[in-house]
Amino acid sequence: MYTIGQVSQIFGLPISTLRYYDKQGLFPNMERVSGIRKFSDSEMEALRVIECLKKSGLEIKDIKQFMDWCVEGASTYPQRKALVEKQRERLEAELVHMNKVLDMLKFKCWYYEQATRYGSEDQVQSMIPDELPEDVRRAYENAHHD
Amino acid sequence: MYTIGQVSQIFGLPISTLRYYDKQGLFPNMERVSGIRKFSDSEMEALRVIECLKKSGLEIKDIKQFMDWCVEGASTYPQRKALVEKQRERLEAELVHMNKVLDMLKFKCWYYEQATRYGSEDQVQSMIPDELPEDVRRAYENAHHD
DNA sequence: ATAGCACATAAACCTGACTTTAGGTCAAGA
DNA sequence: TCTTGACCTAAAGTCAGGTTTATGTGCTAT
Repeated sequence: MYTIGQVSQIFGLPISTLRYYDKQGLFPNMERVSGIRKFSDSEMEALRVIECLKKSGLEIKDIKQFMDWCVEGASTYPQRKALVEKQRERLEAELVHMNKVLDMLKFKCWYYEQATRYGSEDQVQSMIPDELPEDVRRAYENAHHD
Repeated sequence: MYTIGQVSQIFGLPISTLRYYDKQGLFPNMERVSGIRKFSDSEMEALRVIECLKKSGLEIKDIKQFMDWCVEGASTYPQRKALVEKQRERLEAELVHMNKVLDMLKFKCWYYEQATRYGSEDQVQSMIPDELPEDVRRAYENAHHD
């Protein structure tokens, strides 16, 4: 059992955020001892799930929906499964996109390295795309495709 | 040369967003013909860079800084290089984190699949972590490490 | 000529996710 | 006793990143 201050330390989240999550109904089963919140292992796991669902692009109100399904019991396994699968697909697509963005940044890193070396972009501009080094060209094309 | 409506189509962004970006100074060199914005190849590339820097976690005002450096010329190559390198590092770290999140979602997918099959979580709970199938265990541990 | 469409502006509005503020309870140590 | 620190609440405030609204301009097809 942890106090809100301890949980704040452990997760690196402000106390105000934890209280905000609680107010939004993200810890539906949290115990209180004379008003004081008690975070059990179950709330700690909930918090891990919250951070995960947030990162996957879900809004707070949808995370609440998920937590409510958890309270409802076994009858909501299908909904919960559908939700995590949707988020998984979303995130997989997102990762593909992120890799394109990363390739753009890799290309720009190289670009400004050359520009700095030669004091001008003209040289490097004239190389695009056919005379680029192989790996840079692949990054450039992945970033500019679609 | 493109009109704002065409650019909106091409990038799938609302016209209002393009005007908002312009107002924030993200197209410092954009031409106008009797008040009408003309997006040239240079603005199209700028827009690609904007989307990329946004995805890498930069705020609009920092993207404006970058665009201002572009206007300033060759003397700002080092700053621009430093910025894209920082964002590249940020994004690489982010991708590592995202992969952990993805593993959590993969685990939860499997978890709710089992729970749905057996009508209860008890079975699957008792398997954590040592009796999990190899790939599921790897996902579980990657997600719960750190 | 007039209706409709694509463009323009300034300013107000909206949303999500917090954070801050102002006030209060309670237990422990000096 | 009294002050400090950790907890509590409700309500107001903040911020980024847009979006909407109200109003106007100028071309073109009927």
